[in-house]
Amino acid sequence: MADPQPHRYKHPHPAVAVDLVIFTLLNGQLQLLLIERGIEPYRGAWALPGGFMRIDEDLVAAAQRELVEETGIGEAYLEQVGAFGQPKRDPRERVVSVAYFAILPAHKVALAAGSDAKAVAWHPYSELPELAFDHASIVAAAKAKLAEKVNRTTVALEFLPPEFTLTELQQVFETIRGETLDKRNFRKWAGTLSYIKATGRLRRGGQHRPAALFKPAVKGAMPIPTASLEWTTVATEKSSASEAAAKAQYRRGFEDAVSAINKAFADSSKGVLRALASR
Amino acid sequence: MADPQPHRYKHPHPAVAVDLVIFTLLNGQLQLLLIERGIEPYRGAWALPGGFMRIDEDLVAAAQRELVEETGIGEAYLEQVGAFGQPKRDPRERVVSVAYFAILPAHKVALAAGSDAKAVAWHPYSELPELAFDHASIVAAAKAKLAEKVNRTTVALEFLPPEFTLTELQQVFETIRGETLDKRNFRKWAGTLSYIKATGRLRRGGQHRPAALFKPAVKGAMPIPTASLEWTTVATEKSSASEAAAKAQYRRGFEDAVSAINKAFADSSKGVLRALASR
DNA sequence: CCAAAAGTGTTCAATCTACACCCATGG
DNA sequence: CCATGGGTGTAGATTGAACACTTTTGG
Repeated sequence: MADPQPHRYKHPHPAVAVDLVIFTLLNGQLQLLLIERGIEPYRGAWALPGGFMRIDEDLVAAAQRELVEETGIGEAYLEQVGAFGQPKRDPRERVVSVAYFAILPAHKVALAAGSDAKAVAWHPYSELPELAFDHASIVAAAKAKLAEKVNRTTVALEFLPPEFTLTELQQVFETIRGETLDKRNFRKWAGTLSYIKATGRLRRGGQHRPAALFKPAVKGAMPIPTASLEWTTVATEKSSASEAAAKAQYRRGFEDAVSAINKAFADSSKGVLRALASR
Repeated sequence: MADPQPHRYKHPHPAVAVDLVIFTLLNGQLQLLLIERGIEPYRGAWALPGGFMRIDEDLVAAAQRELVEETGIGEAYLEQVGAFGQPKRDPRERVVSVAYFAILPAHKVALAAGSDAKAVAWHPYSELPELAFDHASIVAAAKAKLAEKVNRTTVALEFLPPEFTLTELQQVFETIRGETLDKRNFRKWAGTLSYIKATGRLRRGGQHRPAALFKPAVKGAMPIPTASLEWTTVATEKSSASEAAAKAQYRRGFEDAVSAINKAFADSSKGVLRALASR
C-alpha cells in the first residue's frame, strides 16, 4: 500500500511522454509556446509543453489533455510528428516521447498565454532559445512537417479565425513558407481552392478599401488535400464519415541535418503553391 | 533476486514495442513480410514482425535489430511510420508501438524468407489476410507513406539491385502507385533524374534487344529529394556530411479512413511523377 | 486629397500528357 | 523470321511565373 513504487514489471519499461509543438501566428511571425523549466534537469531552460501519457489514455488524448492544460483550448488541430526515443534523451529515466504539433488560431491566443502559474511564453520560431532535452530536433521536425502540409492541405485555415480575408490567408502562407508571394497569383490560385468560399460580407478596417471575407467551405477542422476538386470531394465525404478518426498523423524529420534535407525536400516538391513565390 | 517482476516504478509504464512493415517487390507485386502468431492473443493470425524495445536501445536500433532477426538483412532502408498507442491495441498490457517501414531489394529477398523457425511469409499487399492487433492500420499508414515518398525521393532505388534497367525502375513506380505509366514519358523523366546514371553496360536477357543498365548516382542509401538538380545537390552534400543521421523519418496516416484520405492526398499532390500516368 | 490596403489580366516559359513505330536480340 | 521487350520524338494543353496600375475607404 505504502510502496512508493507499486508498479512492477518483468522487464524494464520506459516512460512514454507526449510533447507538444504549439504553433500560432502572432505579430506576423510563426511562434511557438515554450515553458521555462522550474526543476532539474535543464532547470531554467525552455522546453516544449508535455507530460506523461496515462496508462489508460490514448496518445492523442494525452496530447489533447496537455494542450488544454497549457492553453485552456481543447479544439485545435493536432497531428502526430513522430516518436523520439534516443536512450539518453532524458537523463533521469528512459523516456520515449511522442511529439504532436498543434495549431492555434491567432484570435484564441490571448486565452492561451498565462493560463498557468508556470512561466509560459510564445517565442518566434526564428529566435528560439536553447531548448531542453532533444526538443530542438522535435521542433525542427514539426516545422518541416508544418511547412510541407501547409502547401498541400487546408491546415493554413487553422491559423485563422472563422472569417478571414485573402490577405490574411496569404500571410499565413508567406509566414510559414518564409517567402513573399505574388498577390495576383495568390488570389488567382485561391480562387481555385474549393476549401474556402466568400461569405459575401466585408471587413471595413483602416483607411482603405474594405476586404471581402472568406470562410472555410467545409465544416470541421479536418485538413484535406487541396489540389483538385474531385479529391477534395472524396476527402470531404470520408472525413465526415469518420469524424472520430479525424486526427491525421504525420511524421518527418529527425535531426538537424535530416530536417535540413527535409526542408529542401518540402520546398522542392511541386507544391500547389510554388507558382506564387515572387522574386 | 528471484523476484519475477524486479522492475518497479512509481507510476505505471507502458511497454514500448517496435513493429516492422517490410516491403519488397516480388513477382511484380508489392509484398510484405508477415509472421503467423504461435501464441495468444491472435494465435494463428498474421502479424507484423516486431518486438519490444530494449531499455537502453534507440528506437531505430530496435527496428534494425528486429529486421536482422527476421530477415538476416541489416542494410535496408528504414524509416519511422509513427507511434500507435490506443489503450486496448494489445489486450495483455498497455503497449505503445512505434512502427517502421523497411524496403528490401528483390535480389536479397531469397535470404529473407525462412530465416527463422516461425511461420514467416511474403504476402501481396493486395491480398492481405486479417491482421492481428491494429496492424492493418499500421500497414495502411506505411503504404500511404511509401506511396508518397516514392514519387518524391529516391526510395524507389531501394527496391532494386545495384544495377537495374529503366524498365525495372518503371515497374517499381507502377507497382507502388498502382497504375501503368507511359514508357516514353517515364524515360524522358528518368533522363532528368540526377540520382541515377547509366553504367554503360548492357544486360542481355531474353530474345530481345539488350537493356542499358543504370545505377544510383549517389552512394549510400539516403533517399533524397528528386525534383531539381540544385536541391539534389544540396541534399547530397548534407547526406554525406551526416551519414550517422541518415535515417529520415516520416509518419502519415492513422486509421483506415484517414489513410484513405492520405491516399487521395498523395495522388493529388503534384508529384514529380504525375506526368507519367497513361490512361 | 492623401495614405493604405484591396483588387484585378496578360504574356511568356516550362512542364504535362497523349500517342505509334522501329530496333536488337535469342531461339 | 518471328516473338519479345528496348528504345525513341512531337505537338497541344495546362500550369507556372513575372509584372503595375486602379479602386475604395478613413482620416
